Amino acid sequence: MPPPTVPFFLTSTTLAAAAAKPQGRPPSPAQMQQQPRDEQDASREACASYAARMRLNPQLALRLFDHLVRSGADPDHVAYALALGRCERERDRRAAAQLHAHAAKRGAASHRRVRNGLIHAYAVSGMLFDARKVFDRGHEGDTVAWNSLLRGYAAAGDVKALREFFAGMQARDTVSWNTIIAWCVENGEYEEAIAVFRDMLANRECLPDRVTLVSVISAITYLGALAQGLWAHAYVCRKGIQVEERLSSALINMYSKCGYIEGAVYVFENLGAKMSVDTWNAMLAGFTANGEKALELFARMEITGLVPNKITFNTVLNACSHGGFVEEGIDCFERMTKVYGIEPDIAHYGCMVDLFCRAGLFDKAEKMIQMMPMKPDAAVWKALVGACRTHRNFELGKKAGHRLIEAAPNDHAGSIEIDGVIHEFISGDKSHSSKEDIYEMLSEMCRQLKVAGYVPDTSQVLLDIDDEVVKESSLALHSEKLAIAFGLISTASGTPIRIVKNLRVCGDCHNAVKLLSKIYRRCIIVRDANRFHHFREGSCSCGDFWNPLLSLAPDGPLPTAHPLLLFDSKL
DNA sequence: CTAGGGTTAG
Repeated sequence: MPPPTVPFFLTSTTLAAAAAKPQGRPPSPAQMQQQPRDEQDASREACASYAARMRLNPQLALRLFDHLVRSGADPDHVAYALALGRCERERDRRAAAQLHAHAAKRGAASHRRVRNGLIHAYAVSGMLFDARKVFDRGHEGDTVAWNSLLRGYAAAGDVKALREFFAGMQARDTVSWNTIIAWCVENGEYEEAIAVFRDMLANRECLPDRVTLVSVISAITYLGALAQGLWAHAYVCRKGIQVEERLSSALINMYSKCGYIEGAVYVFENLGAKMSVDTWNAMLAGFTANGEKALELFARMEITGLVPNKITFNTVLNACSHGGFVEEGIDCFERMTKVYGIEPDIAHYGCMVDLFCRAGLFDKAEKMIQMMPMKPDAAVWKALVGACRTHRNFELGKKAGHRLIEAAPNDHAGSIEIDGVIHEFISGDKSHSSKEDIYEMLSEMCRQLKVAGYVPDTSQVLLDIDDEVVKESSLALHSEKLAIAFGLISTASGTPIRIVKNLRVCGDCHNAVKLLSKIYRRCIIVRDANRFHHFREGSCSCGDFWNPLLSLAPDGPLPTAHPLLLFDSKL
């Protein structure tokens, strides 16, 4: 550890000097000439060697910059840029201002890279005014400067200002468009992200690149819009866009979350040498969510010699708890710490608690909670509450429930907005275009279900509906049934039906869809808020293990605000 | 070394 000297840019003397002499006077070319040759060479050498160290150790960039200054060398633009990059990532406005003052004194602040580094560092750390000031001192045609400032408006979250700035930009390139699209995705405006992408394609002032596609595919993933995802993938192939690690992860994730695991596997298996821990992680997550054999895939990963990371184990442990593999889960947890030296974080402990809970091993779960070195978070209590319901352990469930409310009072907030790409179904919706046909199909479906011995389970309708008949008919109109009816009449027989919901499937629908998959011999894939359900020949890939309410008697304790289907979408 | 990005999940 280097001695704890105070970096020059944090000392009050530097501050005072900077305040007194904000602009400084840059050394004239003549003065620069006067400097002895070998001294300049030494300075250049020092800069190069420090730059290398700063690149290697970006988190020490500021300290290294300080050392460089103390060694008597004159920092070059690379050193400034590296140090400012650190300020930008850390949102360190104080150090950015110090570096600014320092650069101004030495006449380096007018260097293009230093200036852009300053704009960026200021812009993302909420100092748009200062960023603007640097920007206004000569930026002619510098797209990096424009984009840095644009990024600042995005970070500030003022949509109107962002839009205006974007519209008024002198030079807009791929990065500018990417910045806007990324902002949309980050802020949950997925439809908007795709709309901007459409504008970009129509506008033709620049071409989408791999970064554009990562953002766009990510938006598509959130929307569960497989058709658009397939298009995006085709676009990548068509335009010869390089499928590097992040893009392949995005594609694998997209296919997985759209329930088209075959597509994800296709991308994964065709990566060749470009496989990385991250692509494996994406594939493992896809297997987990789609009820595939994630543990076997993990075994394959270990054989390749790639070193799994925190995320890998989080995913694998999830696969264990979800599949009920208690022994394997314990084994993975051990291997993670002992073989790979990974310190378990709260999420890992959460997975273990979930693993034990689902298996009904409550004392082990409790022991795990006591063992963990950090405070249990909402996820832990949620796992416990859920399992207590399934296993009818009311006493512990009550305790855990209280802790959950303590940890996350607003847990039930949010209803993700998913807009249908093709069709939208809202529970009880009668406004659909071909509604006559759909409702006819629906009643036919109900008849078939009755023949197959289906009895509506009204225990999960939590609104205060007294009348059994009303309850039953409200269940019959749940949006996935509407969507399936539509799917059955509008697609060729044998075509898999894909449904995206933004809420959990209710137990009644889950039962009904299982039967429907058998009656109509269709593979029905439903994505709910949490995971995928692949219904085939009367059973589901989730193994009926997703909904703690399923095994609850009608007179059991009411869970806190179970969401009723309100808003779903498409096929 | 200055602008834009993916993988956990109850």
